[in-house]
Amino acid sequence: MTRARFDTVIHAPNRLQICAFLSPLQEAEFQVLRDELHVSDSVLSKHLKQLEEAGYVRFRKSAVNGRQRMWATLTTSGRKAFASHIEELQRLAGVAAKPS
Amino acid sequence: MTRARFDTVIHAPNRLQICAFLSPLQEAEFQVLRDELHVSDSVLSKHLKQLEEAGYVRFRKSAVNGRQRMWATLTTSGRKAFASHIEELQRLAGVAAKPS
DNA sequence: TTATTTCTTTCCAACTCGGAAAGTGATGGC
DNA sequence: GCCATCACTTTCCGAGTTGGAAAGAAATAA
Repeated sequence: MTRARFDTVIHAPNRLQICAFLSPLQEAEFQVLRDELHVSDSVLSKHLKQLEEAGYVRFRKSAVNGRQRMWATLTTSGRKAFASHIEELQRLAGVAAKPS
Repeated sequence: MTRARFDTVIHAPNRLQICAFLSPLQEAEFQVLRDELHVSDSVLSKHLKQLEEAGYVRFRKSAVNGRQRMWATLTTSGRKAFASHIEELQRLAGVAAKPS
């Protein structure tokens, strides 16, 4: 077994879920994400900030009915990092398909 | 997306690796595990203790050349918990095969 | 102008982590 | 028998992470 190389930014349960949730989507709204994860505004905000600082997430802000809203998107780099992390987990789990 | 239900005992990187390493084996020696994970004796000991307290790991102790040695095994419950955790991760990753 | 919405930042208490050091128990060597 | 050594285990401690509440900030509604 090669030593696991986890991306700690992604491995944290809440951030892993954020990435998993964003991964099949173009973008997701802050509040949707917050309700999905069952966390407070502050917690989601802080996790998104960490993901942004890692270059994994990017935001779009605009108004809906005069109210400011925010959407998060996984960047290309974020998608790659998430995919690698998942691959690493699958490798660990012995699930990775062996090339024939 | 259903809310993820991670087993925090297993999710921690080092313990995830311990489970992954033990999973295909009958048992593994303390020192082998320690070198595999690149952690100190104390760290491995503490992680194994947590896994034992969760009922996921069991030990066998006996002597080799008059020296006491220890082997760790994943219990049935531990194998189940590890498998569930991996399934949960795969589900999150959207990798799980959909039953036809 | 004040209230409200939608995040963001600060504050704080709880928890986890890892390694070093000290401790324990069982030999091995002399 | 006695001290050293091995194989862990436990304690200690500093560092880092987490989450929620509370306080802020910025924009718009009323």
